[in-house]
Amino acid sequence: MKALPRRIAHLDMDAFYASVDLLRYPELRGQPLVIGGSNAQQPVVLVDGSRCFSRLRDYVGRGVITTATYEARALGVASAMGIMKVARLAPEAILLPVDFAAYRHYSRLFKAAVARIVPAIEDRGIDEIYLDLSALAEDSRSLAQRIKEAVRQATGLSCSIAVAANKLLAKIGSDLDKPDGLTLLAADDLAQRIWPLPVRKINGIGPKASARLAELGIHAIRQLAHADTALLQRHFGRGYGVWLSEAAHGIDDRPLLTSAEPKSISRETTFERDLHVRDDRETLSGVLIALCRHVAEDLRRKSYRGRTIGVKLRFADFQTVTRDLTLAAATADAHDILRAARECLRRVPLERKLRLLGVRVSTLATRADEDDPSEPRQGELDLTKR
DNA sequence: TCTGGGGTCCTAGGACCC
DNA sequence: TCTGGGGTCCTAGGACCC
Repeated sequence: MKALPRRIAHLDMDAFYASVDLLRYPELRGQPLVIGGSNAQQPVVLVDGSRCFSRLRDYVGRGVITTATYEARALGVASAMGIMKVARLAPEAILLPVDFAAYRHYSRLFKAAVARIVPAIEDRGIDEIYLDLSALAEDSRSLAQRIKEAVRQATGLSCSIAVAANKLLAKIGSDLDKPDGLTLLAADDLAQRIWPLPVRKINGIGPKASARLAELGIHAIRQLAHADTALLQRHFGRGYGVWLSEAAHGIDDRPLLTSAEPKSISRETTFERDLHVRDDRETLSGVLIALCRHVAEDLRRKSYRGRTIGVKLRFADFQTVTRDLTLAAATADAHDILRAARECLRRVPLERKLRLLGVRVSTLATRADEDDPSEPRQGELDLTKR
């Protein structure tokens, strides 16, 4: 029996953070709105009950924006843009701080609504999911419409959906008709609808790879599809070279990952101003302790322990270094984590100013793993050798 | 573009073991 | 001793994603 082609959908919420905030502040609808910035201010409620919002032009501080409404994007604003630059592009835009509790709430709502229609879901973060529609009889268009309607009913928010033969194409597709899009991609749409797009639209080709492809004269996916695989392999390595070629031809056999254990849990912070161990020892020490405590809390809340403790440092020039240390036994204790983190820090020369400090715990185990006698015993490693 | 915070995956070298 | 191969673990860095 010949296997039927898969039907994979990608669902992407439209300007998710900003749209959630608009539910709370409907008077901002239609205005350019930007979310982000560590120093962003909540609106002030005036005596008559009306709200006064801060404008981007008044913002001072570090950071990037996380989302912008389509009105703000029309002014050239994009996600992950430095906030001071955004303030220059759109000084009159409204700025709101991020409200993760609200986004998580709406994230759960929309995912639960979709799950009632399609059980096979891969979570891709707070505002994205993949769906496997293969086992369902209903045709793709009416299914996608029904899912969009369910999301709207549950949250009041719109999303964009594409259905294609695999995750790669569905992901590209959901961006073709934003916002409130519904895109169906058939096998013979590749040359017409995918090949004209820039290579950067492929999930997995980032700023570095697209810049290096551009140096080879490769800009559109069509050119990538026609490029010699051997040439791609010479420039990008064996594995990535083949992957680039296959991606350009719309080939992607990755299954949906409907459940996944975390690999690491971390906390990091960028300072208001760059700090130097020499002058700001107390502050840095306080930050390190707080980060370790937060990581320990996160581990406990999620019932994990970890054996590998790592630190991350970013210097003022943005150079980033990491150091890590694997312990004999997994821990979720803040003191253990702090001791190991200090050990790691001793291996980094600290002559320059720092802009970021982070703590990460990996090689995770759950309580169940540790109680399982079939797991290899730990504790044989000799720490004193390191 | 002066660039957050949470992650994942990949590569590569050295240690160590059989 | 001039010379193996393979497997796994540890560490560091980097690209990428949401």
